[in-house]
Amino acid sequence: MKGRILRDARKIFGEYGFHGTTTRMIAQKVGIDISTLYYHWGEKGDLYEAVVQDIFEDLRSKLVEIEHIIHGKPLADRLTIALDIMTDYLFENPEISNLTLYRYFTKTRHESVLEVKVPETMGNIAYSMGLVNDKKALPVDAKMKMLAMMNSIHNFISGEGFFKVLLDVDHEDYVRVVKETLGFVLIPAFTQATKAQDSSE
Amino acid sequence: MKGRILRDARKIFGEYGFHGTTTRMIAQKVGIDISTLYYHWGEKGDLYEAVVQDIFEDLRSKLVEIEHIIHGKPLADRLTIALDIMTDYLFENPEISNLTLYRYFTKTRHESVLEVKVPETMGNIAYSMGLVNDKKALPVDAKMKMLAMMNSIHNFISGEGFFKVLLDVDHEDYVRVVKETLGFVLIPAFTQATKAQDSSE
DNA sequence: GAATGTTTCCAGCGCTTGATGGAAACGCTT
DNA sequence: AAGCGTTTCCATCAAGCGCTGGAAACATTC
Repeated sequence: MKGRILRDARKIFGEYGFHGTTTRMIAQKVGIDISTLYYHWGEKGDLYEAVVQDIFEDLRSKLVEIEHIIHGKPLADRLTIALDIMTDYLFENPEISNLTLYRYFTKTRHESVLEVKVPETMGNIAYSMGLVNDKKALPVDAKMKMLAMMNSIHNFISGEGFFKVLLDVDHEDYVRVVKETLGFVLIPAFTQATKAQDSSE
Repeated sequence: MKGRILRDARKIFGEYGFHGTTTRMIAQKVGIDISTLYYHWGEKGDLYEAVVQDIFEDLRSKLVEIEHIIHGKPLADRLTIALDIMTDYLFENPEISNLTLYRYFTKTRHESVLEVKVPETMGNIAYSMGLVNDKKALPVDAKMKMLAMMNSIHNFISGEGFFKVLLDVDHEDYVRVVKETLGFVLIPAFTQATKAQDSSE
């Protein structure tokens, strides 16, 4: 039950944000009494934090999974495949993108645990993309490139409803142009950078 | 007074979002009685919509201004200058980025006026970036590239508080790496695409 | 069958929210 | 001085919020 609440809370928080979500909405979605919700999770803020933690873990393990798949392939292929898998995954779980972006402007609370793991995860992707040789000591500019990459995807996922009417396309077409656009923007940047790096060595 | 309310409401909405903002917070920020606020603007939702409209107009006129400045210059320069000016502008007015991103997942209301003007504005930038020859008939993929560009900037503006601690840099350094990263990601994509287009003609 | 943990139902608490009302005062023009 | 638009103060409203309490029913385990 505790897990069921977490799963549904994630959807609701992802759709309406922290302030836009009420504990009653979550209880209704799960189909339980509000008392049951408080019995398991206590404060609304604690549940929210658990949700954030949860989506981060999912995202993290997905990145590890992708890293295994693309291992050893040429850079351009690694990027294309990674973008493809990640985009599909986030389209299936848009709350992840929503909540990630929400966290950018929502007033921060304590959130101590995350700050440690984020750099580590970023280090793994950066290494996988051939940006750095050392997974541990990640320079600022490499981190920024990782962020730019992830954010580009998140935006198109979270903005689907908004952009679809703007572009006048259906879901299927939207997914396609998102992938094309991400490829268009991201692949040249990273391949070109590596080429320049190679020729200088 | 009506304008003063709009200006302050913009800041508050930009910082806390629609649900996180209360009419009393706005009144306090302006330094007026809550009755005065309702005297001028009526419903909270109407004020919010006026704010959205307002930031869109600002963004629009800024884009026109940039277009004039970069007119006639080589593509790579156009991009660099445009990114530089736009980034500075948004760092000074982060509510614009915040509210723009907020609109991506916040449940849509009517908002009829915007949908007409957005494509037009995008058409101008796309033309300015050499992506299309006709400002009017803008293909979907060109729109997507414009969105990818704008969103990349907005993210780094809205996420400043979050990313700064992650990267452990101060504001000045952050602004610098943001510009570097945007240049790194966006310039190769657009210059390379144009080169390919030129050689095929 | 006693004990324990879980869930429901319901009632309610204190507080904040968006929004309205009226009376009075202010500044400004005519 | 009268009129008008604006602003303040204060009181208030219904509704919703996060959250708690107790009593009873259920299932599981020992």
